[in-house]
Amino acid sequence: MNKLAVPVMKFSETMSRMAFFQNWPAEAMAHLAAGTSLVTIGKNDVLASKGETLQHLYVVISGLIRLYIPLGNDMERVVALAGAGDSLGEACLMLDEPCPYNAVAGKDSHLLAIDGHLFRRELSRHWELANQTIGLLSRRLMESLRDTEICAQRSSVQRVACYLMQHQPALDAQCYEIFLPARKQDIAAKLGLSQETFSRTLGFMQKQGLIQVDGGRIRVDNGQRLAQITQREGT
Amino acid sequence: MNKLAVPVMKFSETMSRMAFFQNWPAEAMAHLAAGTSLVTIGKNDVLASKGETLQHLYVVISGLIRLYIPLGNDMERVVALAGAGDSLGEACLMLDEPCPYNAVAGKDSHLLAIDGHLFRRELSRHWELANQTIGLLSRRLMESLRDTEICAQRSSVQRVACYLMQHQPALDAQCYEIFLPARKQDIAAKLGLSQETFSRTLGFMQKQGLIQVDGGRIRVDNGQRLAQITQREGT
DNA sequence: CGCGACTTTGAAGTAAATCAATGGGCGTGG
DNA sequence: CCACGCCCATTGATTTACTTCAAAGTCGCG
Repeated sequence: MNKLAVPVMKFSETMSRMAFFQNWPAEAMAHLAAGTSLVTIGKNDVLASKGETLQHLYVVISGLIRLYIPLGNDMERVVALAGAGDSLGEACLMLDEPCPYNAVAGKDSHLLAIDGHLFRRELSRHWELANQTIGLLSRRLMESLRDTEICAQRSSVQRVACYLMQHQPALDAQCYEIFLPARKQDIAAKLGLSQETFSRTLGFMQKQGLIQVDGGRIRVDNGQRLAQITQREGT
Repeated sequence: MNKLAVPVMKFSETMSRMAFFQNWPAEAMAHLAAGTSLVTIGKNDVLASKGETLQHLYVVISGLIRLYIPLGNDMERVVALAGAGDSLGEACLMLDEPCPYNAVAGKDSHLLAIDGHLFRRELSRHWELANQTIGLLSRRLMESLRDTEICAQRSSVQRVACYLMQHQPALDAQCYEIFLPARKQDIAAKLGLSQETFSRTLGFMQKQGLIQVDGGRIRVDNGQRLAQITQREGT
């Protein structure tokens, strides 16, 4: 199953139902819909490769796209996991620069592919669209900085603790549940760890009574001690 | 010497001379100048701290600002080094989110502090300004991704090689010179290395005949072999 | 039931962090 | 002008935590 694009005339309805397009000017939506196609790709299919120039802004309808930087020996560093409602490719599209990551499907996925030139044209036409995009890019940048903060932690326990803390729903929540959005090995690659180390670290934290792990579900029992770990040194 | 802000009425001239403000609409500039002050800080003075809410968009006139994420044991991870003409704080300003990094002066520095609310107002008034900002944020994001690519490399030699390659002036340049924009220990912190490892790595690469190091000046002799290193595994 | 994909667990190797001390450059002040 | 002190860079020895290699175990699914 390879990349399969189906150009369709009427995406206005589909698009307007998505949270991603809320608050977009109706007129812009109408123009964009004309240059938008539906892309269907199967698990492990390649959506985009590092170095190529993107022609479209992609918005994930369903499935999961893994964005990663390939490293020498068949390893990868995951930079983002785009699920339903997430977009990808904005930055390099705006700059006409080569794509900085590989994008492959982690599951069978459906995406909208919005024509890049068209999008940029609408961007300069519509006040609100530009502002939304500024917000989007800002959020991406902050996210990226948070990720580098995680990976900057030297111990694996700190990295995982950092990761878990970023998913706490409220600032003061002491107990909460997380469902890993992808395979453990992808999460590990996002944290800059090998899957083995990630597995061991989760096991260790479980033994310490910090968390409970059950497959892709992680229960955080003690948010406070978690927070301490990230600020401390040592194990 | 601590943070010292001098509000001045007429920055229009100063600002319009800076490359950063080229192509900004004159009307916006006029409005912004009214809400802009000059900030003078000495080496090692704190401009902003992680977690605080920024009120201004800063533009470096002269000097050097080190942006870093503090890690537990008195270590830091440098995320950017802002020199003359660089701005900082856009993203968290746009989102009204806490600043994700510490900002301290690496040298005695002068900056413009543009009022955040004012900037945002002008942003929504001016087509071109919004577009420029989108470009700015996009560049930042790409930069950030390049940085995570560097730090994702497992060996120190690969990390340094990556860093050197990003500073090659032309795509095909085999020989070129780099002047490190800050202390070696700050560069090391940007690469996710200890200063000791960075020093050793530079020494090693020099012995290999890849580069010549002379203080903060680095001459790359063989860009091709450098490129190979980043894609290979092992030492 | 059995296969494939993913995860867990174990044992060994290695590269980078850490600790410690020396050396060089520069500005300050005698 | 030299001497001192400070900051930064270098070099060496040790430790440690992560990767790597290998194998077994789990889960879901055809």
